[in-house]
Amino acid sequence: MIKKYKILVVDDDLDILEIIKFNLERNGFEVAVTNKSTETYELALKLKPDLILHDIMMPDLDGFQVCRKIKHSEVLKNIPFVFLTARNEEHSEVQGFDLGAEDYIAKPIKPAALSTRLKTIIKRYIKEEELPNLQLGIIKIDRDSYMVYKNEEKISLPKKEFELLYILASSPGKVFSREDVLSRVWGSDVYVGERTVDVHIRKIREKIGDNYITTIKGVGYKFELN
Amino acid sequence: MIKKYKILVVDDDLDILEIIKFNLERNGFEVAVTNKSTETYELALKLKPDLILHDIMMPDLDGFQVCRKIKHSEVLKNIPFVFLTARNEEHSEVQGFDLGAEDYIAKPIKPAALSTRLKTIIKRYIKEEELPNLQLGIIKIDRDSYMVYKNEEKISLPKKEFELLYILASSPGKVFSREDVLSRVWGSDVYVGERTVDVHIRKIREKIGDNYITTIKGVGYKFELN
DNA sequence: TAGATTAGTAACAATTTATTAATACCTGTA
DNA sequence: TACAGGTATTAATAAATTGTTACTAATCTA
Repeated sequence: MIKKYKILVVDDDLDILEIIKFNLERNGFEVAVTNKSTETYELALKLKPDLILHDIMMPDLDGFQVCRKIKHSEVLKNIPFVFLTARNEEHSEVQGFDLGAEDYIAKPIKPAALSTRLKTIIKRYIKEEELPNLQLGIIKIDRDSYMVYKNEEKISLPKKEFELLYILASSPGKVFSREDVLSRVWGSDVYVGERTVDVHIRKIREKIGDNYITTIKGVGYKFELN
Repeated sequence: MIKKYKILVVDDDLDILEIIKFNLERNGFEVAVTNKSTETYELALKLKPDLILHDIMMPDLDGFQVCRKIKHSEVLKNIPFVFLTARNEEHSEVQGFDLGAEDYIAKPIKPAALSTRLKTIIKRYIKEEELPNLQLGIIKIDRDSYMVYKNEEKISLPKKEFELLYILASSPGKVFSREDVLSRVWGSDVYVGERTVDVHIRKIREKIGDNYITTIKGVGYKFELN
């Protein structure tokens, strides 16, 4: 994950708050929590979270009311709002979506899945942060056209090769382990052998030349200009 | 040194235990197994594994009961607990997550995926300290690029030499015995002759110059600026 | 200073790791 | 269904790193 997303979690059960906070933080999110739904609105204003995860059944103000308020706020209405719901509350979904809720997540929560799910939702909502085109010496990596230029020479790379090169080139000099590369290009839930990275590296070298990607034996690969 | 993660696997099927053990070990894990879930708790106490992989359906004590016990133990509750589940048991997931289980893995098991998945889960829990780059006088030891800089001069060291230099340089002035060096760079369970250290020291000196690593005869080596 | 201990060095062997080519596997499409 | 492009796996080969040894040099000590 490149950007660190901020999540606001609201639930009256402190244990659940703790579990969720713990797990999301482990997965690289920044997490704010409260157990009072009366505070959701002002906290959202203050923190500008990338997503709000909100219990429906709350003792003070229920999730629907909060959602309505958020969705009516000019400043906050673009923040994806996700309901947390116990199994037996599922029938109330209809109501939630009418209010502009983005999704439902049922308790009990599956930690590994939660992060993935929220990440997906955020990406859908927030305009994918613009990844810049890169210019490194005579090499230009152009996301707009999905093309690599070496001076005037136009080189076309298939997706995986392009993204792999992009990751390396986005931090020139930094060594990426195969594991790093896999999790960033393939995603954390895909299981692909490490040798696959080597093969893609070779294909890239074949196309742009051998002088840009350096192997650090036993560690990984890096992009480097000589 | 790459840390070796310890997994405790519990399943009543000895064949499965063997398969899992074999595959995890091949992927660099340290593996302990038992086919009696009544033993899980005390084994966990004794071994302090980095993760417990536990079958649900067990003849004596089922996985849920074990999970509950572990999660209620102050000492063990931070060990990620992963259930092994047969396809047709998936509906029981609900129960497991309530108990604080971290994940489910369905049988039949795909070996390649298993290692990756467990590694991911462990890393979520154990956050490894980021080792800082070092700047000592004109010498910079840069872990990001895995390079050593002497002023503007760029020096590339292979892994072992790099790590050895890094250890010495992380406590400038401190003398490390060969034994210290071996256990920290090679790991405590690897047998390598002490003369090997000398050879690596020589190679490092050859590359960065003789003026940084000092020999204390009869004791060891230290990194020192003059 | 002789003898003993410890470290340095070069050459070689062993091991680990990466490269590469061939092959198989998808997935979408004509 | 066959094809094509992209992607993943495997296994052999190649290359670099790492470890050992045997010898030499330096240092210590009695």
